[in-house]
Amino acid sequence: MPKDTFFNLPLDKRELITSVAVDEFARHSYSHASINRIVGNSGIAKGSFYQYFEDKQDLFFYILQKMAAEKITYLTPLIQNVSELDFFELLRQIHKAALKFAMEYPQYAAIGSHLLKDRESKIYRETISTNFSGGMEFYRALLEDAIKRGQVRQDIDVQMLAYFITLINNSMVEYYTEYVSDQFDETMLASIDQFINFIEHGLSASKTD
Amino acid sequence: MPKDTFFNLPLDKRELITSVAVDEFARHSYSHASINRIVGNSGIAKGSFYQYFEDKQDLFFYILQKMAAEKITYLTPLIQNVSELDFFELLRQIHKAALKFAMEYPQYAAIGSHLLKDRESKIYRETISTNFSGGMEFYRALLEDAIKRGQVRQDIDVQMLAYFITLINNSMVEYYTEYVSDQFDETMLASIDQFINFIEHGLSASKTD
DNA sequence: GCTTTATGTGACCTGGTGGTCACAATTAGA
DNA sequence: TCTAATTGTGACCACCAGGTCACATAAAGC
Repeated sequence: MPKDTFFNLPLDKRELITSVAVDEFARHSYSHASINRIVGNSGIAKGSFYQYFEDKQDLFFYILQKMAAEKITYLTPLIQNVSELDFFELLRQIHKAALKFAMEYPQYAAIGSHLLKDRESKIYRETISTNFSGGMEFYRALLEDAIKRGQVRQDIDVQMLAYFITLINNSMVEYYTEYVSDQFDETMLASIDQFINFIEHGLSASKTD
Repeated sequence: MPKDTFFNLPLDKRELITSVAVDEFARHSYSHASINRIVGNSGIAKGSFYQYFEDKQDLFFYILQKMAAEKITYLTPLIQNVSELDFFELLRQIHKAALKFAMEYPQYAAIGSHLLKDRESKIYRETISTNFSGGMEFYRALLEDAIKRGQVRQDIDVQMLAYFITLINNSMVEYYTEYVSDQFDETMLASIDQFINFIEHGLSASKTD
């Protein structure tokens, strides 16, 4: 947690520091992000920084926390009727919402992306390992439920599929920004439909609907 | 390319340095790998290192090249009858071979894994960008061919699927070593079958075979 | 044996990192 | 207004990175 000194700061200064830091962690992974650049771009002294934050990790966790909070408030209304929806329709909603968030807050998406790649670093273990496993557990529960409801075949390896769905969900953003578009538009919606359709029916030509 | 001095070295010394370097790049990404650790673990002087290699990148590329060569000689006989096989059977063969290689050469697998995550770094651009796009292009061609042959439905986004197949192919190793086993065994073969079956038919319960 | 060429070596350089600290400036309280 | 507490500051620290270089050692040619 940042020190009191930080929260006593005038709002605009606090927001400046925060946004500069977000930018830094979006451009560079945790280990490559530089406190020197952050203080430089914020126009504050190095010493001041350490009056606001305990250390680099303190700042990083603060931003992650802020990011998680904003994502939750953003996503919650977009994902409706979780229990009522068909599994594949729900999956569609989730991917749509996640992509929309990523397009609207590309810096947050970048931070998340770095974090996923930084695995096996200490930082990862102390933060996202929980969340990623959490994500996996979420899809795992979803899959098991869908199997019970007869929407998903019961002969699949739930854990493996949960892993890949989590993975792909996280990689979608990169795919879109790299190959398709960096705006949330009709094309993107169509691609999501395509993708969910693949998850549902596979690639095989033999039994297409 | 390493300097002549390196190739004039007695074989055992050359192999020692190489294996220490492979180990270092397996443990750490390119930017985090340390020349100091390499020379330390090899028992050679820093100055000697720079008589063998131009710089860090020179060593890294040398190892990548060695790795690629070994992978090719390893995989080639394992993937047979490329043009004759059914698309999904071919995919199965590829995944099987790739996994087997990764299990047999876990350090190479780790290096590759770091590299994929290091994207947008200079190193990535100058090395794997070719190979990854190459990988994508490979699957893309495979998919298009399979569509022509009527094995894969024609209403899919080839590029997107090629991207995800490449991605998943590269992530499989991590999944297995993390959640299943670090030996190539029957369980693994079964999982591969499961996975290919998913790619082929999807998750839907409605039209299972 | 002597000379020249090829190797080996580690102190040293520059430049970066995260983090500290004695001190200056400001603000708050009385 | 004088004092005490809070906040701002940048030189500085220890450490590590990749890379260099003058010099020591060894091998090769004659």
